[in-house]
Amino acid sequence: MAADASDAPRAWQSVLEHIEAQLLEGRLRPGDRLPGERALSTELGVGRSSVREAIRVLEVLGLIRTQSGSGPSAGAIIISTPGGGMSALMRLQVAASGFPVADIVRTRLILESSVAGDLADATPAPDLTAADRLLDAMDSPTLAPQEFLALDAAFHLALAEASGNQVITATMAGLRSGIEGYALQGLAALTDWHATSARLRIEHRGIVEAIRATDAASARTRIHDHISGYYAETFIDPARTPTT
Amino acid sequence: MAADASDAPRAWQSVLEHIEAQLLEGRLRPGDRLPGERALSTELGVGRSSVREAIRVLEVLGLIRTQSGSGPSAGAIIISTPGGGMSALMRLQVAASGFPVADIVRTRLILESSVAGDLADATPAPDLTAADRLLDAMDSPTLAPQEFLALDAAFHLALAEASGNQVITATMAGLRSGIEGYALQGLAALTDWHATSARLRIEHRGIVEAIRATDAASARTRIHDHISGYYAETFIDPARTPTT
DNA sequence: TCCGTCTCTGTGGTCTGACCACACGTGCTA
DNA sequence: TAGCACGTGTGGTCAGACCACAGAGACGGA
Repeated sequence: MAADASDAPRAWQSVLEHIEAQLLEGRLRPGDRLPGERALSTELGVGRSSVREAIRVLEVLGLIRTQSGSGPSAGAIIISTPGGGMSALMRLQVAASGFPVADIVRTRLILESSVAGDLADATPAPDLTAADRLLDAMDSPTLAPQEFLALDAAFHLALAEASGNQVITATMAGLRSGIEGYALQGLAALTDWHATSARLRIEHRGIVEAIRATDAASARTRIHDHISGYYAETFIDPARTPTT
Repeated sequence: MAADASDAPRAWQSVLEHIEAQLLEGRLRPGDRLPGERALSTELGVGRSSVREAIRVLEVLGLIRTQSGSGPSAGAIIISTPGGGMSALMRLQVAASGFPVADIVRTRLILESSVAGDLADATPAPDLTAADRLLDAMDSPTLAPQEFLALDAAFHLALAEASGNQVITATMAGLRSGIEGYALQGLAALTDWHATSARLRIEHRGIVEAIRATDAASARTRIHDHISGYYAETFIDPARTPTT
């Protein structure tokens, strides 16, 4: 549907479609190497620059990883790191004011609350060792605020990963990237970083405790309040310029 | 942040960063035109092909729209259609088995349930005329299954739009695109399309009714059952090959 | 025989220059 | 004044060239 190859299939789009078709047929799988740019160029009858534009798109979208040189690890290799593409998308859309920050925060609230509740309800108790390790790291008193925030983001991401839902994990990584700039700016709005970080640490522990206690309702509430509270504290003006 | 410009900033990345910086500074806003490719090339000291690769990325991500020719509508114009980029991302990630279909469906369940509940709770009653119109269109008995599915997707999207959250709207558009191929395949698995479509119509009406009745709990349950029921019916094997 | 070095080859990364189709503006023409 | 032809600048594409890089194999010395 839509304006993909409707009337004027551009050269790079045909390359993209060719690769997508091969992926769908299973002739290309994660770990495989794409043909060389020159080979693809002659094979599809387009210029090498058009092939490169398609390759570039795939790379930004997190589908492939390119590597110069020679050998088995060189070339364009199919990986699947959706988080990268999602991050680029969210970051740029926020920059272009296509995504209001408030909407991103709301989406985070929805997804993270759901994740926390699901983790608490999960029948085989989820593996939270990664989250625990991050919480321990955040207890270090010598952390710079930026380092703390990075660990904080990793903690939330670890919860998503523990839920096993890769779509949510990638989306949350992207959401985080989209508002990272604002989070760093908001740092300056905090009057007492020491108190704030201490509160965040306590809230984090509380979230994990609620999950371990299989108290889904509490886990949802705690993470919801945790996120909304933090943004209420840092964003002086949460009602930023809306969409155009 | 991470491996953006860590050690080897590639030429096209510098172009991307330059444009992103201009967006963040507000020197580029939606509706503006980017400098010409040749101008950007000389301005940034990179080749035109590198500029084009960056432009291509922005285009696929839904940030800009390119137009040949001359005049005020020609060139690369900044738009913000996040749905397009999200769709491409989801579609390709699914093709590369980076996103399990089951995870996409689960994410849909979470987002749509939340949207329905929020719509029911919204203090100024949300505008559901678009959704109503789509439901009316779906009552036409001459619709082909594909047409019905397209309207169905539009209906769900209309609900997201009514919620006013652009991030969720774009994400849902992407999720839908990612599983569109499977939805069309699943059509063949239906034994009685007539009965299924009739049930879907009834469920849709019920969802809207619950929203109008400001019954958030019912709205959540109805849309949750609606989606999960449909996928249970069409996907013969919902436990598809997991990751990698 | 073994091991270090050396070149050779193929990869992506980049730049340059060229041509094309297109659409708007301009200015000429009838 | 109305219509049309041309110039101009745009993105779209291609071809060719060069570079840096990394592996693979050949080569030579110990």
